[in-house]
Amino acid sequence: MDALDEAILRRLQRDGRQTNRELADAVGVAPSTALERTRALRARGVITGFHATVDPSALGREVQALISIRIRPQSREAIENVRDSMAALPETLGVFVVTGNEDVLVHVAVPSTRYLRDFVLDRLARRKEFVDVRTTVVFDYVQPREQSELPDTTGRDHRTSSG
Amino acid sequence: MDALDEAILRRLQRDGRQTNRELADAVGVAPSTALERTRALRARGVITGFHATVDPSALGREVQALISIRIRPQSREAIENVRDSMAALPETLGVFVVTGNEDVLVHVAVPSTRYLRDFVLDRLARRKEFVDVRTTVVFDYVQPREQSELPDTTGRDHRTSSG
DNA sequence: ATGATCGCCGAACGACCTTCGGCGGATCTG
DNA sequence: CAGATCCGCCGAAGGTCGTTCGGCGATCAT
Repeated sequence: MDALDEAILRRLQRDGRQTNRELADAVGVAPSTALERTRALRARGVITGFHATVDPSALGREVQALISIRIRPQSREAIENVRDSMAALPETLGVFVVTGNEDVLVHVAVPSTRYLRDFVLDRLARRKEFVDVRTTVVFDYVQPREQSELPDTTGRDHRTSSG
Repeated sequence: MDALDEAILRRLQRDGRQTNRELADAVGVAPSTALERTRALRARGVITGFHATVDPSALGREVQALISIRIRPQSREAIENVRDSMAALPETLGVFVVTGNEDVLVHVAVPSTRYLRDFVLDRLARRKEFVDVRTTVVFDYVQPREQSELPDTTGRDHRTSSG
């Protein structure tokens, strides 16, 4: 992960479909070099894939929500099962498994508040392992696509309170 | 949005870098047709872009968290400002503007819990418009990439309780 | 039945991806 | 310090691909 890798990563996150030549010109190396670096990033698992991003509202899904779910029993199997079954639903944009009062947070996009009501009441609240389901409407969701290595914090005070 | 559009959308979400010929073969049309459909999906705003997906842990960011923030004054300007400034941080994966007790939820990925502590205490808790900041650790985050039109619900009972 | 319209197809051209051998700088060793 | 080794970058060439454009068939309205 040197400066060249970072530059390539940043550009591929912004536009994953630019030609390898554009990419090479932009970062200042030969196309063959850019290609090799990009492949290495994939092979190392830094880049996990290239995906088209879809606007839910362009598909008639104008309402987004975060649904907090408390699961009992709080076993690994139960939670992983919920995570996977939620992720498999067409309404789901993302699933968080979290600490705290709730166990799972599900981010969904649906056509309307009525659809949301039916979705929550008919398909979630009925599940017996869900002892609590709370729904929060999402007004806005933005996803910056600029992940890179964090600035080095060496020299800052990173001692723990116990140290 | 017919069946062909849906098939193309599904495939481009799974792999946004497959060749147009592969895509055309997979959905059963000529390359020129697949190209035209794909461009139309972009022009209509259904596809907003193509992006490389990066694994935060491959960049040394092993800890993810959701940070709930309560903002005062609860004005549009204050909230939009927080949303945008949070989205601009390199630690941020996503920002939700939500209803409920909290106003904004920030999804972050950081190298360690110590880094998380410093991030929250030094850079968030100090902001005067943040009257409450709560941090939840994210054990797992999965993002299904299969957005498409929802199954038609015509015929189901979608009357409101007032109707 | 007839005309128009829309979408799909297939070939051709230009650009691109990909490979491979070689070169230069950096590192290690004696 | 000198020599050898290694790693990464480069540049050309061949095969593949993206892109365009004219034409055809189906569908729909008149």
